[in-house]
Amino acid sequence: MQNAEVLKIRSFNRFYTKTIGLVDRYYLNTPYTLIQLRVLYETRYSSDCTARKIVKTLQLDEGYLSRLIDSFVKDGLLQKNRSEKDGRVFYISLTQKGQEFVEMLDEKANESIGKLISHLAIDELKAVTRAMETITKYLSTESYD
Amino acid sequence: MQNAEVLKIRSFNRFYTKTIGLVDRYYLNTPYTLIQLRVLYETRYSSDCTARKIVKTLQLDEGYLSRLIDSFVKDGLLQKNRSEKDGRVFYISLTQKGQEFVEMLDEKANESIGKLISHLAIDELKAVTRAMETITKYLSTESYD
DNA sequence: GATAATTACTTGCTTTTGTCAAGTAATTAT
DNA sequence: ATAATTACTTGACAAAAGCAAGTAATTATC
Repeated sequence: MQNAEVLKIRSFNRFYTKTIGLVDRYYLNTPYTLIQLRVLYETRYSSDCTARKIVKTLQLDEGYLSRLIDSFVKDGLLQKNRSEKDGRVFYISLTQKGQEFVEMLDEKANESIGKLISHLAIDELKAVTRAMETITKYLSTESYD
Repeated sequence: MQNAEVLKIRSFNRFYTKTIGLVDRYYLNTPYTLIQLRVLYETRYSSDCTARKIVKTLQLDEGYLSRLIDSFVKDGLLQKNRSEKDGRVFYISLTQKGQEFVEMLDEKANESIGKLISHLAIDELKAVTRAMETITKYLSTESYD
């Protein structure tokens, strides 16, 4: 299975993770780790986010997550609301401050990507996004694990 | 700087890191972390690999690396050879066992990519690698930091 | 409708991972 | 010869992550 195409793809993987790594490192200039930020992002769009859900999607230890959430609560970025229907469950959501923080990160990420493509002409940029669409189309696995 | 193209690229980043993450997690089914494996890979092609070099390229703490290397030596995957010209320097290289381990990993990574593209027709595969070439060409930064 | 099993989350304890700074030995500069 | 630098090591420590027991609420079972 070691043909030239496989090697090309692996080479691209190395290139791209390195390139994105630069972007990440840049905008990750926060007091939080990548995992901590992912926890925040998980709460972003789902209004009914719970620890259980995050544990499943992010595959974290639940004890560890429990403490992560508490520290975000302490920092004023997250809030916990006990469910009225099920007293075991806490709904986790961003506070106003948390919202603003996430938006700021988002802005930084956009800027970072903007920088990466700033030297490109319009048609070159279009070629890049078209190439990305091609890759997405053909490499989409739709539920792998 | 928040135009549609930037958002498309960020969407692709999420997709691709997730896709590659699957691959990585799969073939990383080893007792080692990603960083530890990178240390091994660093020694792979350069016969004159030293701790200093790895510290620079991988940006690790030198004390940490020193211990990582020692644990690999203990596991029989790496060996240290004191330089005859400069007694401070140790050349680090893969043992026979280390070679075999790295080759095994490589094989697994190839298989994993092979699986990912197994459902593609030849011209689809070509389209993917062409798309990757396009992205590489336009997003190459050549020393960013 | 009391008891057992399960679920959601928490807490204590431990290991792993990573950092900082001081320490040693070899080399180079003055 | 002495000082400064370099390559690596070691000890002490902090942060991140994992394991397992524990609590409270809910659901299942007889």
